[in-house]
Amino acid sequence: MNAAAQLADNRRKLLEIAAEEILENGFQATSIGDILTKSGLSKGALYHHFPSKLTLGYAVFEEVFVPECATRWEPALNTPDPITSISILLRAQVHEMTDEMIRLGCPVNNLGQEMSPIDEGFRQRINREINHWRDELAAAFKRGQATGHVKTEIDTRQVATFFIASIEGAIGLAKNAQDRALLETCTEGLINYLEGLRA
Amino acid sequence: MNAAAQLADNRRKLLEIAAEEILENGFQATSIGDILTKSGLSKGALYHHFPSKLTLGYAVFEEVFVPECATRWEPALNTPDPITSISILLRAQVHEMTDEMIRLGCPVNNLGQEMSPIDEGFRQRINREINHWRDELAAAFKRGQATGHVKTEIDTRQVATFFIASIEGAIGLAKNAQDRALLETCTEGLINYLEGLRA
DNA sequence: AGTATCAGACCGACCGGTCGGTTTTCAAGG
DNA sequence: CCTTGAAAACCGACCGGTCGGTCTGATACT
Repeated sequence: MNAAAQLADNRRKLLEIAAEEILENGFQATSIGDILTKSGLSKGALYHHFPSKLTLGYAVFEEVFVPECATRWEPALNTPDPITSISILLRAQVHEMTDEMIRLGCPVNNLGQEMSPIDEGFRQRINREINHWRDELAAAFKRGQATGHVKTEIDTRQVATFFIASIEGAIGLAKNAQDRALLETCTEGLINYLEGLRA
Repeated sequence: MNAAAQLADNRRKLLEIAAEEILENGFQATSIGDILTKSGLSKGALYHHFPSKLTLGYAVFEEVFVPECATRWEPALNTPDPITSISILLRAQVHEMTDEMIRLGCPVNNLGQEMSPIDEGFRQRINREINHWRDELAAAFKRGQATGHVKTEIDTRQVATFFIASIEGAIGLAKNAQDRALLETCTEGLINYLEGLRA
């Protein structure tokens, strides 16, 4: 491996291990020392790539958590019948979630709940991302209205907002209980709600 | 003030200030030193009342957070027409929430999201409390079925679960965005959902 | 030779928790 | 009513350990 590739590789390794630690312990309780031990890299290497723990956290959010979520939801958004495709994806996602994922919850929401009240940098990044989800979802419902699959009288943005809140709430509940059944129950409730929006 | 009252008073003061700090910073990031400074009491006093930070945290949950929530939701549960009374209470609660409360979110859910994956003692306490809410809500819907206000074909426990998930999710979203409108939007979505359950 | 990329010893601040000592309380004995 | 003594309540200096971050070299590539 050439030098440039090795460099990028070390940066990536730090990001991914930091992501694991942050997901497991939260940002504040994540220790730089633990990241170094797990990665086998040195403090010098880390502080060469990232000027502070906070900027490392921002990078983890933008370069690990956000892309993860994006690839997960993309397939359901650009379809003529969003209610059907979202319901299918929802059931599939819940089915594919590992016990570990249920125990740890949604990375983006976890970070938001922990850091939003105490760090404006995190808050803005997370808020921007969630607004992005809202926009994409609302656009999907609007498309469904255009194709005649979704009731025209609904406020698509309100539905999108409620949808995200319900999902994040459901993941949080399942995380507390460490119980997949809770997630399935909430998913069915949410799908019931969506079916009520069908034209 | 007599001695016994002073004693109970100091304990209560520690609990309440600890509750504030935990709500603001999370449990792990809350410093014993800050609690002592704010309360004006000494480390000796604190460790006389609570053997460790962890047991202090448990006490805050059980003696501050849980009763707070209980008194907030009680009025809507023992009524013949739960959909109406819950909707009214929901709108009232959202209206009465201060900006501070929106910024900080739900104490019980915050603690659960932070501590459930890493401390079994917290997890069990929080899970027990949420199950209690579920039971009470489900019973309220069941009562509504008996009085003919709620569709008989719905699964009351599923509805109760979905309801809690949606509310907690909505509070979380509003906390991230620091935006009361988000909470209002989700509340209306939830009320729409509830109205769909009317007999 | 010069520069990017580390390696890790080191730093002060802060953490939760301990412990020896002091004050307060209160019941019992005179 | 007073004295006394032990227990309860409290104080805060102190402890070992961990934290995020800095800095001085060493190494390897260009």
